[in-house]
Amino acid sequence: MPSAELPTRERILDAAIDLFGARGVDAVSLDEIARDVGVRKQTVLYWFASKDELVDAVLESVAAELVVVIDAAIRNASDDPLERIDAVVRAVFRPAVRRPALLGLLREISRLPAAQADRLRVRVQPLVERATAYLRLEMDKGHLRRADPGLIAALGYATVTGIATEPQALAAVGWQPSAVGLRHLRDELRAYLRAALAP
Amino acid sequence: MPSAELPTRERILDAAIDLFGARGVDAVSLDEIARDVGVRKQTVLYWFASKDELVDAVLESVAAELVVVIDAAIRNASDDPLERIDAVVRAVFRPAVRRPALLGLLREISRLPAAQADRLRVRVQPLVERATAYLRLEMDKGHLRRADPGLIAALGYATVTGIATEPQALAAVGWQPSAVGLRHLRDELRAYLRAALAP
DNA sequence: GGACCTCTCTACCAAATGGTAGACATGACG
DNA sequence: CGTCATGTCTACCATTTGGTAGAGAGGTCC
Repeated sequence: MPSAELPTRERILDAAIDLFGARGVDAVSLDEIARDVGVRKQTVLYWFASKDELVDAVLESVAAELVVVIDAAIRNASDDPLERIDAVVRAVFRPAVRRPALLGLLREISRLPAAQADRLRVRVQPLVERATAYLRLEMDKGHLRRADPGLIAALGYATVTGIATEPQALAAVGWQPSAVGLRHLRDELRAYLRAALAP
Repeated sequence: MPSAELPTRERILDAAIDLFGARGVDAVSLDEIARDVGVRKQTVLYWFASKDELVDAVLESVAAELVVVIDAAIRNASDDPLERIDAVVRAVFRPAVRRPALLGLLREISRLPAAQADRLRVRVQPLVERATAYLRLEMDKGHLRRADPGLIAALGYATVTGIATEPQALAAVGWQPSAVGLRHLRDELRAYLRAALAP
């Protein structure tokens, strides 16, 4: 195989992210992933000993990517909490648009066996705790609307992943996934979150 | 069979709503639904000629229930748009809590074949259009924050269905599904939406 | 009583699924 | 050259899946 391409393992992982994210883990067979990559199912099973292991690797990879992106956005943002939240939204929006399946995969968690879901939760927990503590701090300072910081984090998460993974809802209100449509959506999402969080 | 119970068809539909909503259409087999109902798979296939037909019936049933609930809430609410939105949230929250799978099923739409998704979209379209028109009107009157009414409808929908179908996200911030926890969540959700929509 | 209808069942089936066993090619290394 | 490791393949396999065919139990109507 051409050595300039990604190694087989990465290509399998990539295909699996897209397919699992778009249609769900159970709905996608190893054969389909293999076909997508241009390889046989047994090659998939060579790199990932079982479907479960592949799912684990996919979740791990997605979590890692998102954690990196969010971390960077937070570090580079200004001190104003609304600006900072803005930065996170923009940061998450970009990869999510490039790869619609990314956030879809996060949503998959709730229908995974508890063991796998837990492993991922542990992975993301530090991020959640930092966010919650940060929200509480800024609420205390009066920079954000006073509310339950944990639930605000969950609600913000639900809003962003929800809107990014519900193309049907957007289609129902006549939205189109063009470049200008995307910018418009991003700006409306930011305004919505700002309003929801501002004091 | 005891005639006091629900007829078999209804019991199949009920079980299918719960299972499809919780784990996804593809992940649930007819055998599993049948076992849940206490009947053989062939009995399921007697009432619904194919799995597709069962999925259609399930979606139709859920859409009908939600449309009725939302309609009633709107009719009985006061004129203030924020109150009215409150009423809809409360109205949707109740059945959603009683049956966590209800909103999960709505989320399933995005991973269904286009034909089925479209059929459901047509069913819900009038509701969406009424909501959008209503939001625009109240924005014009200055009763709501000025924004794109369609996207606001989609964002509100994403927030509500998102938070109701992401138990993992709620668990990650330490939330517990007790009665008091539910009331707390509902109130925080209402405050969040109010803030996001108020002028 | 017999014809018919309704409902659930047993008995199958072909296709797809996740997974095992092992052959075969290629190249690195002693 | 021979040996070993790596990576992909063909050949199977047991199980599960959605679905068909048709038997039989029970009630209703003439």
